[in-house]
Amino acid sequence: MATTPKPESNQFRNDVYAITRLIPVGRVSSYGEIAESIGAKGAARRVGWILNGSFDAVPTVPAHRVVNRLGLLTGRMHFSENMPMEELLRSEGVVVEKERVLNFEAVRWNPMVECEIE
DNA sequence: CATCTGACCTAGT
DNA sequence: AACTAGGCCAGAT
Repeated sequence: MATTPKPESNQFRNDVYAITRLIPVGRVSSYGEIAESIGAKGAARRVGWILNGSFDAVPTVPAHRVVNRLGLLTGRMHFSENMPMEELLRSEGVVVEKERVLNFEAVRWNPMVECEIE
């Protein structure tokens, strides 16, 4: 039942989840790039909000691989205390130092460039 | 119903 | 170069 999902929002959310799940292990992406890749340039904020509901999404969405443009783990406060973003990223081979991803440019993953989604 | 905030980014001054 | 303002849109108060 239902749920009366709003088609547009649902679409947007679906795209965000899809892109986020496409991020390879050991790589990270940024909200703005994801937003832009789904055709919502400037809607980076929405992406963050959508990812906030990604915890309930199935399969699991690697939201920890999504950071802001500066490589800062801005969303770390929203993760479980038992599973902090830094820990998850480190376990995947990403070096994190104080809320920031080192070599961010190197581990950065562009949805449109790498996957050419259009 | 009005107002503000929010896992952000770009552009203008 | 630093700061301000605007944009995106939906949830929360």
